[in-house]
Amino acid sequence: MARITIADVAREAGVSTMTVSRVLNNKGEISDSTREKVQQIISRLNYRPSMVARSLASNSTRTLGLLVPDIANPFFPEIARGAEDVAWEHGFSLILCNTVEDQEREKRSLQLLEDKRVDGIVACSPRLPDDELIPLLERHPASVLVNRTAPSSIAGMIRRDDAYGAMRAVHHLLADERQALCLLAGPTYSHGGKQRIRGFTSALEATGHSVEPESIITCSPDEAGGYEAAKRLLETRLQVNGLVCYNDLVALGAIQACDEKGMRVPGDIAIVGCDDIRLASLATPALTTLRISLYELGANAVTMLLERMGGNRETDAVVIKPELIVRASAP
Amino acid sequence: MARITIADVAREAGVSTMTVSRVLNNKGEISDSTREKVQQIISRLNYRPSMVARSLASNSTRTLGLLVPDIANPFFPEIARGAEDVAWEHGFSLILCNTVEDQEREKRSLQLLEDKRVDGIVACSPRLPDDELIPLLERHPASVLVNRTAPSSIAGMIRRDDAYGAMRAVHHLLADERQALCLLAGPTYSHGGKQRIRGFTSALEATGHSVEPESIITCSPDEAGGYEAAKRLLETRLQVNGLVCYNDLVALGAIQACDEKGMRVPGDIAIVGCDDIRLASLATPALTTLRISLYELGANAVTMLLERMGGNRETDAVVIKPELIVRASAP
DNA sequence: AATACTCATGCAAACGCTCACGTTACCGTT
DNA sequence: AACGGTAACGTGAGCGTTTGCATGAGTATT
Repeated sequence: MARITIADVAREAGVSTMTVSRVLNNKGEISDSTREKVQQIISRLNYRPSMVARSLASNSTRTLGLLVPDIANPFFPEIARGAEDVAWEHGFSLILCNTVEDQEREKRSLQLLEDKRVDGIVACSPRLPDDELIPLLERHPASVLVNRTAPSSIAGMIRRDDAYGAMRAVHHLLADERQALCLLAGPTYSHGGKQRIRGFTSALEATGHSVEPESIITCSPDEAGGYEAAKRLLETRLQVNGLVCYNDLVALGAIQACDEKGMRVPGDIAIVGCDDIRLASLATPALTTLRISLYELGANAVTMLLERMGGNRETDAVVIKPELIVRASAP
Repeated sequence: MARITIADVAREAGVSTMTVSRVLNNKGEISDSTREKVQQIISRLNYRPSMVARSLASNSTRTLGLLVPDIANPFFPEIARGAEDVAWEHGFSLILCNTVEDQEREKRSLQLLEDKRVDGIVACSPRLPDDELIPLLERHPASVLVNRTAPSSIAGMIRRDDAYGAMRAVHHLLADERQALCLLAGPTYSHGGKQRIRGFTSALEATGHSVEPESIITCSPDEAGGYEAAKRLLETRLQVNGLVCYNDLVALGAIQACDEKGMRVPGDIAIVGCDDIRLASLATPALTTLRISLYELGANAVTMLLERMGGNRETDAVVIKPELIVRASAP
């Protein structure tokens, strides 16, 4: 399959490659007649310019990298969709990398994206420690982090206000006369987890409640994690009647554990999740949860990235306040 | 940010660029001493070869295209994950394109991938008619279609055996003494839908049942579609007691419609879905459904693509028989 | 009629690699 | 001593674009 090149077009049209290049990019002055002639040849020959040659010459690939822990995790597809839509509108495409929660693969992915000379990257919840992440990011023209902080000269940031979310959940539970609250805080390494602890603690203390360390439990961010953590919790502290969870999956796991322990949700214990994934509304009981539009999160991340690529590093942090969706699990 | 090039490395190491290239690619003969010296310089300078230059010279991008209707649709993330894992193992990366069910965007995406000179593409359920799709695919070095047929010289194919699935569902329902069966067949344009009609019809006829045209209803492939189709159905044919659905979302919509009409699932009517998306097991009642491993579907698609890229067009079609997962909605 | 411009176009050098050859230096053979 | 062979490297061209600068043909100005 010998591909048609710009030279073929030029020869056929009896002009120089330069002229063809100009009509391709609408640059410089060109007479209407030659422009039309060239365009005709282009479509007759079915010529498509090579972006790889173009990239080499122009030093820009019009490609972005999207790093996610796992696209199969229900949190990320919507983000990816939002990101791709905005990228598409601006003529960029997206390389998708799953880090599968593996630091080594995350590092390799970042390097791969550098090798491919992407024009910028959006990294969702990177797991690498700062001293590894920052140097890697610095080698990219621009980057935006989702749910993770970095110096604004290095990367933009966009995240959910998890502290606010936890606070909101606590107030909601307190208003329902629930006093014995616990937090399933997610993994220790999670930035969002720490935020939730902050919000949870300060909301309780501000309302005159004391918070014991045992009421905050770490867990893996999935159903299994929620199940086990809740089980442990119910075996030690039977008086708990309100539970704030790291995310919806954790909440679902917790519900299952409660079922098994014979505790009714929300009768004996109210449960609040986070994310509002699809099945939050379809589970039994339907999950009260904190939500933000993940589509917009992804879309905003890319918008911000494009800004930064354009040299504008003004808006360096966007924080989105989640909305509390009240359903059966915590009325 | 002036990037380090292979020439910089060569100069610093006192060798030619060719030699550096050789150690980079483990090609040709090189003495251990110079290899080591070069490698040292490379890591000291933090040199990373430009894949875009490499691609231009070697005529291979080590990049694949993944076309999906919508990554936010729960059907596709798992496929994407499987695809990316296999690609990653073989040193390829993936460009993700959402066609958003839009033919024009699908066409543009295919062209974009051509412009980027990807080494191959996996296209999930393309919507373009054959006379548009085929020429577009022909311009790619290799391609694999998911849930869509094409001449094996053009593209490999991998799909679920939907006819078998529908047949399996029918037999399951018949075994439960359900005789009045209907099919919510999905969109008219869907290849899978037609397969289901075939399987549904032939399974019934083979067991001596007649199938009237009204018992097969088309619908959009989502909850709204299932809801409306089921509602229409229940208003006209009250004697139906078994429902085979295009997918799980349709089934969930149908369940909702049944609820509203006061029909108990599975008491009055049994419902079978397809896909086994996450919420199938968590809905109430839990959904009996047909499943295949989407992860493997994606993984196999890329494996097949790599085969084809290697010139091997032998295995041109893989058909996966779904497994019936029996849950509450159709015991 | 000469000058100064503008407009349209071409030339050649980059961009950072790979690939097909060519070239050394060194060794063993006869 | 002349030759051939081979391991270890270098040369130069090419991949398909873009970019800076130069060129030439008209047109308007004086």
